Formats: sequence, structure tokens, C-alpha cells
Amino acid sequence: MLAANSRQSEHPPVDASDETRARLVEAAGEVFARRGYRSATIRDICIRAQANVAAIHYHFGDKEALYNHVLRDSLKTALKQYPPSAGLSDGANARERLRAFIRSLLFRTLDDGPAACHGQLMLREMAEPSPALDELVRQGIRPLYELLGSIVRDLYIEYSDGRPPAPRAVRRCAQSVIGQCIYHRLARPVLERLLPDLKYNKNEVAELAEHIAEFSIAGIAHCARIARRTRR
Amino acid sequence: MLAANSRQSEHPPVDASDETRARLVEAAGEVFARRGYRSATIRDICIRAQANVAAIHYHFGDKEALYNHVLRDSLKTALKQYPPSAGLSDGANARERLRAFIRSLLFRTLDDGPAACHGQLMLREMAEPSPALDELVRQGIRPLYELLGSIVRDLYIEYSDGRPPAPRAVRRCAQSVIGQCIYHRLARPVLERLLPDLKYNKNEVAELAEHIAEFSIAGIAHCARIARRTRR
DNA sequence: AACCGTTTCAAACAAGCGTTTTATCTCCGA
DNA sequence: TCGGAGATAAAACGCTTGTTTGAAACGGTT
Repeated sequence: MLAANSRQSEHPPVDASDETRARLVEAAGEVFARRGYRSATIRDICIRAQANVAAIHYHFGDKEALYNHVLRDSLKTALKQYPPSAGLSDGANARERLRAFIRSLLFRTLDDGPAACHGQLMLREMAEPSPALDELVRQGIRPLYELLGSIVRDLYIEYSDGRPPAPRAVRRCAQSVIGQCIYHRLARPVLERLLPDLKYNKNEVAELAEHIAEFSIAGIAHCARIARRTRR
Repeated sequence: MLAANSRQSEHPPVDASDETRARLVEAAGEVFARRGYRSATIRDICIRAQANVAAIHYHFGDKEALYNHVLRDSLKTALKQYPPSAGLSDGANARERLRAFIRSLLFRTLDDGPAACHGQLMLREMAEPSPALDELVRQGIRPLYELLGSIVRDLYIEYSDGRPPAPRAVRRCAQSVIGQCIYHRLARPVLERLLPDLKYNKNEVAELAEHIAEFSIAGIAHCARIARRTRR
């Protein structure tokens, strides 16, 4: 398993211009997303990538290393395509920043285009964490979580007359926001069975984002006002 | 696969008082929840149930049939333990009914006690639907979804001056509620890494339910008031 | 005690899997 | 032209898996 392999000094040849390698990562992303880590077979991946089964060992070492590459790669791609503060002017207020955060999170997790397996991969990581989740949280999720926390805190302060909010209250409101967004990726199979004419095109997702933003702002404002009353 | 097996007239001997069968279902629930359908091995299940590997073929037919039994069984158990209208008096108003719904949903999905694998199994079904999901939605999820829909509709009407609400608006609010609840089961691995001192004991879950209810009532009220303004 | 349907058991089977091996191909510099 | 490193290919290996087999154990009835 962990025995140093004898052929190369390092698993990934740092050489650039590696066509097969890129094809493998892309194909693996689709297969891992569709079937899950365990059910995905390297044979299936290699057929899609038009490569030999041995190519995975040659380029990545083993299946798990390939999976880690795919996970990192898909997160980077998704964050580049849907940055968390997309289309936001510099002096945007908390409400606008929350809207932008929600919109980008929704688009990022619901995107189903080819090679956009990020949402499904993340979902699987949460349903069944792999050793790669630790790094994923540290480098990908924690920054987003803290960004949302600061947005919610600003909103919260706004509605509680400048009083510093309890971290626990802010955290719960932030979780309410994320929950509403991620739900649509998670429950998609159920919602499709419940509402057969369900669609997630660009317009629908944008409207959904608007709803979640309105719903959440009202919720945060309400929680802040309660806090103002009870703390006085 | 589907060939009629030649030994018995029917796979499940309808005989009651079958001890091994019950042990198998219980052990299988734990293993399927922990490892997932694919990664769970019938050998592991049978060791935990102190049974022979052939027992699964004898009692259920095959692995998939066992899984379907486990799924149905865990849903039934969870709904019995946490009924969606627990502790609700007959003339309860919409706010109280929403609170009860949220509380029971949270407890049902977050319960981790032995043989309470319902939450994790459902999560896995949503991350990777199996053929059993269709029936699960029809018999388990749809009734809950419709119950929540009627509660939200009542609340909505209350805040929009008796005007009949748009089904789409009600649906979105209901999804916002469910999303906030299910999130905590889904994101548990992430939240544990983000907030190392996270606990989900009875008190915490009850407080969480209270937060989600307050947050949601404010959100629904806000959406209803917007509708009242724009429809006039 | 003999019988018979039900249940359990140890062992084997066949398929699929990740991985490894060994050989071949492809360039490019000497 | 040769040599050799990088990359690909086909085949096989060893292991785990779900399933099946055929016999043994059990328990009640005649």
C-alpha cells in the first residue's frame, strides 16, 4: 500500500503538457461523481479517458491518489467559475453581499454541466467522509464559512442596533442560510420524484437564490430583534 | 439474479418468531448506514448478527432485498419514535404545528442511537438513489412533504390577509424549512471539523429546532407580506 | 424412534476489482 | 544510427465479493 514505488522518484511526473493525465482527471471526476468512490472502477475511468488501466498507477500512484486530485481540482474549478463574491461592487452592503454569496453557492452546487461534478462530489464527501475531507474543509469550506459568518454578523448588528451578537446566534443563522442552499442539491432526487416538472435552469436558480436571500434576511432580522429584546 | 429460487415457495418465510431474521435486519441497518450499500459486505453483517453468510440468501433472497427491508424498517421505526405531530394538542395553530414538525424532523434525522440508522440511510439514498427510493418517497416522504405544505400554507395565509398563496411560493418556503433541518445531518462531518466542540444532545437539538422555527416563521411572514404587496 | 420440513453451516464458485509485471512504442539527443 | 528515458499497452495476479451448494442440525408430529 504505502510501499515506495520503485520505478519513479515521485508519482506525478512534474512534466507539463501531459494530455493523458488531464483526460484521466476529467473522466475520473465524472465517474466518481456518478458512481461514488467505491463503485467507480478504474477500468471505467480509463475507458472514458481512452487510456490503459496501468496509466492510473503510472500517473497518480493509485485510485485514492487520483480521487484526491479530482477533489482538489473540482473545487478549484468550481470556485473559479462561481466566485463567492461574484459581481459585487466594492462598497456593497451586507444585504447585497448575502445575495451574492447565496447566488454563487447555489450555482456552484447545482451546476451539472460536463466536468462540473463539484456539487455531487461534495455531497458524497459529506454523506461518507473520506480522508480527503479534512483538507477540503481547511482549504475550501472554512474560508467560505467565515465569509458568510462575517456577512451575517454585519446584518445581525444592523438589526440589533449595533449590539455585538452572540457567536452562537450568528452561527445558527449562517447554518440556516447554507442549509437552504445545499438542500436543493441534496434533495434533488427526491424533489424530482415529488415534482415531476422540476427544472433547475439559470432562471430558476436565480429566482431560488432571490427567495432564499429574502427568506434569510427576514429570519436574521427577526433573530437579531429577539436578541435585542431579551438582552436589554 | 431474478431466477426463481428453487428451494422455497417464497423468499421470506412468513413465519413469525424468527430470531435470526431480526438480528440480520438490525445488523444490516448499522452496516449499511456506516459503510453504504456497496461497501457493506454480507460477511460483515452476518458476523455482527452471529449468522452464516447463507442466512441472507435464505431469509431475504439477496443483498438488495435485505437492503430494501432495512430501509422500510428504519423508516417505520423512526416515524413511530418521532411522529411528525408529536405532543400537539388538537386545536394547535400553524405556528405550533410548524414547531412540532421541525422538532420531530430534527430529532428523527439526528438520532444516532443504536439501531437508529434512519438519518444516515436516508442521506445515502439522496446522495446516491437506489431503486428503493421511489417507494420511499411515495410512502414516507410525500406525506410529510404535504403535511409541511399545509402548515406553511396556513401560516402564509395568516400573514397575507387571507389571500390564497401561490403554490410555488409555499413550496419554496417549505423547502427552506426542510433544508435548514436536514442540513445538520448532511453537514455533520464538516461542522465537526469546523467547530470541534460541537454536540448534538437533546438540549442542543431542541434549541436548534426553536431557532429554525423562529427563523422560518419570520421568513414565511416576510414572503407572505411581499406577496400581499405585489399582488394587490 | 423414524420422519420431514425448516433452519443453519462450512466450503466452494465465479466474477469483478485494484494492482503489478513485462513488453512495446515514441521521441529526442549524442 | 543508436541508446535510453518517458509513456502506453496487454496480460496476469491476488484478493474480496455476492452467491450457491450439499450436508448437517434442529424441532415438532406420528
